[in-house]
Amino acid sequence: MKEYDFKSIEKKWQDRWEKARSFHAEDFKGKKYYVLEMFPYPSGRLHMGHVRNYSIGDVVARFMWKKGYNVLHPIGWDALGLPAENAAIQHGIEPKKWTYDNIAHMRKQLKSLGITYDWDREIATCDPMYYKWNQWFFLKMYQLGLAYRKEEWVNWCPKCNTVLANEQVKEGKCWRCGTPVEQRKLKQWFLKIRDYADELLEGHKELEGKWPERVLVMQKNWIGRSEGAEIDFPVVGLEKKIRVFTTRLDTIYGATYLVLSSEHPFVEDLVRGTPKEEEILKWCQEKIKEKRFSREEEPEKEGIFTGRYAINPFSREQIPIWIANYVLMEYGTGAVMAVPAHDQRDFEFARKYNLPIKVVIVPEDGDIELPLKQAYEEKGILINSAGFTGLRSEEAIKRMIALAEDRQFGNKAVNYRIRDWGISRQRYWGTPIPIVYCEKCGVVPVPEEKLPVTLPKDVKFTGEGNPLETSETFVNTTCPKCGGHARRETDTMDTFFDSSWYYLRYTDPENLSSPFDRQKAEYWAPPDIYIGGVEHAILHLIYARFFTKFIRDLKLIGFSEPFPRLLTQGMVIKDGKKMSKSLGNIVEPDEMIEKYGADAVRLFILFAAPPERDLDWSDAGIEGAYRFVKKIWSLFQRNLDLMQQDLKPDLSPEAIQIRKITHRTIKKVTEEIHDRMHFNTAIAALMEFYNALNENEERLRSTASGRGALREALFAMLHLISPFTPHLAEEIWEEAGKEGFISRAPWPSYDEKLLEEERITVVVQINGKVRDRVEVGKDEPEESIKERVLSLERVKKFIEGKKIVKFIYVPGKIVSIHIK
RNA sequence: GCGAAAGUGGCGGAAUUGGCAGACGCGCUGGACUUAGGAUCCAGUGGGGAAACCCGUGGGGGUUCGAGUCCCCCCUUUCGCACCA
Repeated sequence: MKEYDFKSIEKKWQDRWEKARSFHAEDFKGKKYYVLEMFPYPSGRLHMGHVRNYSIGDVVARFMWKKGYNVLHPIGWDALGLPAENAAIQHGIEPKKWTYDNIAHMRKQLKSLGITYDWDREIATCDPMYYKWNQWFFLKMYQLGLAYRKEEWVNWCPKCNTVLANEQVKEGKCWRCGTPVEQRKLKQWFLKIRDYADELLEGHKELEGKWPERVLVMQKNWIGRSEGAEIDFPVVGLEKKIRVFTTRLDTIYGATYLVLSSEHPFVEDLVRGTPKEEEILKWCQEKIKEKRFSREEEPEKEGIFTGRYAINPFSREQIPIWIANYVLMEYGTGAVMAVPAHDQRDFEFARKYNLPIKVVIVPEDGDIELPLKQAYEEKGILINSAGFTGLRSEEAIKRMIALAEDRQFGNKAVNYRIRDWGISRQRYWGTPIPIVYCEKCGVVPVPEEKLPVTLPKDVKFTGEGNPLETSETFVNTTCPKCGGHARRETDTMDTFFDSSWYYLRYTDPENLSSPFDRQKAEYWAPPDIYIGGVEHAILHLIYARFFTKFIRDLKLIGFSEPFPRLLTQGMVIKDGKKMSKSLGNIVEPDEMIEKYGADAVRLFILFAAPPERDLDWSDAGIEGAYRFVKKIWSLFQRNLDLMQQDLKPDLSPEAIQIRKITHRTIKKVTEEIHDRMHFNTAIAALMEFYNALNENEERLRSTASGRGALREALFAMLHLISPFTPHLAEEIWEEAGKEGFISRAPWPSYDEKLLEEERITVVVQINGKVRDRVEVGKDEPEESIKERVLSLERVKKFIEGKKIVKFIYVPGKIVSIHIK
């Protein structure tokens, strides 16, 4: 019997697949299926998370190929980004070389796993032919006013020496290196993702049930839409109004003071010429500094009275204007009406500074306890609110907005938490922003025909400042408009720009005249399934959704959602902890493949947990998977003779039992892969199938009918297991004398007739406890079953002397007797 | 604090629509083969009990002939957001 020599088998079939271009996706050829996994950053080597991600995708791709689909399963490299540049600073290696070396190694690793990529469509975002189209999209955005430049407080990571988008700050720290983020005021390029905020929310409806609930919730919270009203408060003694945003206009009669953010541009005008001008401005400067540079989570609420008063447009009351550190400039209007009785923050502040607390809302049922111990934030019935007293909150808000709009001191308004996407990065290894600054003409976009603006080679990586600024040839240029001297923009794009549309480039990766061809894109895209880590829930996935809508508005595609179905895989952990260098618990894919082979590694990683759950890597577990692979191998080896013969399965008694198992397994595995993507249970079903074959092997081989049934079972097993252990399957396929690749041979179908059972064992429960079981006919009437059940010895024993209250028969499932 | 998800043997996990809890695998125990076993094969394996049986899906209550699954309350863990007016 031939040994299971996975090393030579795996190499052999990887070479053959490559040579035959077995998984090449051809445009416009029949019904398509596009399976996409998040492309990797070429950090140098694959980690187990990658192995898991790509194994999951590969099972789907292989399954769909066998189901007769024209499958697009591409791979590429998210190849721009900081680590390449840091390597240049630390080791003097050119970012390009570092990146391409890493890609070469990781490509080899992916091939050693036997993943079915269409290597003809491989892309790398650092290729000027790729990032050219980043620049092209940027110019389109610029033309449409979606890309703009402004000076703004931005998140600055002192370690990465660059700006971060809000989405890239996690708990006040850099998403990449964990360094606490500082704030800097810089002139930056922004994309108007806010213009799409409503549509991004609206689009969730389409994704419900197809994306994990929590990803949708996270995005929804991130966008943070809230409906309310904006109201003007005139300032006493000044021709000025302060505009506030509130979601609780119904509480306006309880507004006892007004608060501005210390960064509010109106502060200066407000205090000009007042005795405390200097003191207040100084105080504000201090607070801004604290806020921008301190790492404290939530500072104590502090405020200062401006000496000015505003008029509540509803009550006509004069209320003091304060400045406080708990009001954010970046949300709403940067000013709020404070209602201490009904807002906990205002309540705390009012208590601290002895400001009046006025109750204007009471619960619909019952009273409110006075004095308040905390703010009553629920909705309810209005009191002390002039003509609005007695109304419920919802109704009051409606009427108050109507009044404000009528009298023109306010209007209905919607606010979003999401900020525009800042894409400028002060680093080298990114897509140059195609803009020049001309002394005469100002900001001038690089004309389309001059793209790409490529990264220069004459740069110095010192670790200080943006390396691009050290390139004379890059920085100095001529103005496309006037031909005079101009300087290039040296900021590069956030790399999330690159990954926002890469899934479209795969559909037409070599296009020189446009980012992609519309026909091709619409044939393939959007991907039917997108698989990746949940860590991109609000980064990549929200940017890509925004881009897709923008690209649709450019009329380059007709759909609005990039990823109609999303599978977020869990992390691969070890001993309950994330694998990390510092914990020393990293499992290297290469070592595992070397020791157990790619087939066993794939099998284990898919078997150990369903995809969306975290997976605990277990050395004993991989041993078990390896053992199973060897057992399967040996089962096939023992029965190769049958597989080589031309035997037909029949319906004789010797054949039928195993044939039923075969067909049930086909059904089960098909459904687990296709409907649920629960590969662990698919593999469990295959193990059970193996156990059944192994147990009955001898008996089956002893009769002609048995041999026919066993042969059918073996081929079914081979097909069913081929997406998981493709190399082994190919090898046996060939040894069985079959032509071509099993990877491209049709998936087996099951015979409904063989799934039916004539006799079914049902459980007999008495008062909810299993007491016996009984074999019933498929269509046996309840009366007949009742009679038989009640005459069973064990049943008689339990019901003796008791009264049968209820007798329930659920056909094919259970008999339930209730006695008293 | 707010939001979401999860909690099942020694472990990873099954149980898809309310119908035999613990499939499958790991580990463990015993046995066979063996000079040897960390290879392979066979048997057993939720807890208690000699057995009949009883108890068991984080805890407590409820609905139901029947609940891991549905409803209410609570606990724990993980994740996300966190002065968002």
